[in-house]
Amino acid sequence: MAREIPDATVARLPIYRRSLVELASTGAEMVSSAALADLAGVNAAKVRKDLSYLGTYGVRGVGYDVKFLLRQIGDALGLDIETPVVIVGMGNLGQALAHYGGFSSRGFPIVALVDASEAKVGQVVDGIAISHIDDLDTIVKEHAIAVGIIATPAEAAQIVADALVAAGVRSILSFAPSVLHVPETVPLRKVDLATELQILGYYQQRESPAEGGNTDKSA
Amino acid sequence: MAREIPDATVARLPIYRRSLVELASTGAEMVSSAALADLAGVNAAKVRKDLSYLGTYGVRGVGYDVKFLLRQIGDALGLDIETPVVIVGMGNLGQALAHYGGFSSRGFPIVALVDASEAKVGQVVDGIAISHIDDLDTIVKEHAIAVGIIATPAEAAQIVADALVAAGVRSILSFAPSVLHVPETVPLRKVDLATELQILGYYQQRESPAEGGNTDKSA
DNA sequence: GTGAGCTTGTGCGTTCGTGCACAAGCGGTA
DNA sequence: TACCGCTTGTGCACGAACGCACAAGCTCAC
Repeated sequence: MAREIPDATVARLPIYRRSLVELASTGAEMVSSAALADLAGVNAAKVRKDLSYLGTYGVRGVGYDVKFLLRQIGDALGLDIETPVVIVGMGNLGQALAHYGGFSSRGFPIVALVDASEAKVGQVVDGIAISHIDDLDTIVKEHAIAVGIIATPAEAAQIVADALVAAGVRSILSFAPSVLHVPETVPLRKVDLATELQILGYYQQRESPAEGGNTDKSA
Repeated sequence: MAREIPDATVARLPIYRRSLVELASTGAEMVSSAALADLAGVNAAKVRKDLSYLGTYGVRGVGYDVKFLLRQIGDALGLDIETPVVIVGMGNLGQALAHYGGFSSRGFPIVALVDASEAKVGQVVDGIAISHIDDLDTIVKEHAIAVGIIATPAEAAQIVADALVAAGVRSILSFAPSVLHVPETVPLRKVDLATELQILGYYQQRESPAEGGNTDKSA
């Protein structure tokens, strides 16, 4: 499994991938680090260093093979196989996420929806019937679900996280505005919409030339 | 306007704020850096250093005044006044964001919704009628809108960003999976849901003890 | 007034990320 | 074969972030 890839690099790989997919669709076969850097909105040296962590696949004087690079990045990110996802919490956000096509098309099919409200159980969203949270364990095992998305209110988030971990989910993406504690072995990422706006508020107030001080989760 | 606050600190201020609001609701008047660190899921020394950028308001041997600290953080983030927001793109995500109450309740009321589809214009979502993108300029000026949220497909994102900047929006939050170019004076933050999942994929595959590498661990 | 016990504020060493700059290396041309 | 132009891979130096560890300073008890 190659060497360790730095966190900052891992966060950029999906962006390179997106750019490469676009490039591939235009028929391009090779790409230079400078061209890719331009597409991804980063520094060319950074691109080269990032890609070097995947192993060395560029050809000096020529560039990188687009398709080969795509496969390499896909492998590093574990996109060679589909990763089934469950969404917990079918409020506005949860329903929107369920409808959002960007997950399935990128290898993360949503295979189950869960909520705690009896009223919602049984309703069909985007072709999937909502199940009750009490059945979470069975559902996760049945579909071999690897990723749990938490779209519940903050109060329920920790309980849901614990349930997901107990059921055997391997990583968690949380939209709940709260601190979550999970075992070290379960990667956790958080997206808090209100927090993002507040951060913008600071830079806006300053009218500073900053980039928003982003974690640079995407681009 | 105090001193410069480091990016990493700015990103944590909203989390401290969230913890303090919770604390205040329990009636607590003072809080130590250790207690706050615990609530926010970070190191105590980091909390103290972060807060020191706001100016020094802690009392040795005692701690920090909860209410005062809340006001200081609010000031730093520019939350003393309401910041009107417009959402561009009324697809699934846009509609979910429009319904999401977390914005208004934290000082970012959604005052306008915009879409390019004639079919959607006029529809009412969460009490607000959808306007046409061509009227963006007027709308932004009329409501003195400061923040634009982009929830359109990737292809439209850059055009929308340009339009928002031209209309006078001061900062942008984008959910579109694409690279955006805006003037240095306009803070921009990006959230890409598929990217988040792909990053999780890397760490999951590794089953490393890392925490998803980014923004910070538990929060 | 004096001492004990906390808690803050910060200096400092360490680690991580960034990007410049250049040598190494490949392909094409004569 | 020899040379030229282009692009990769990386050494290096700089800066940001982190967290330990400790001195400074406040409150309370007696």
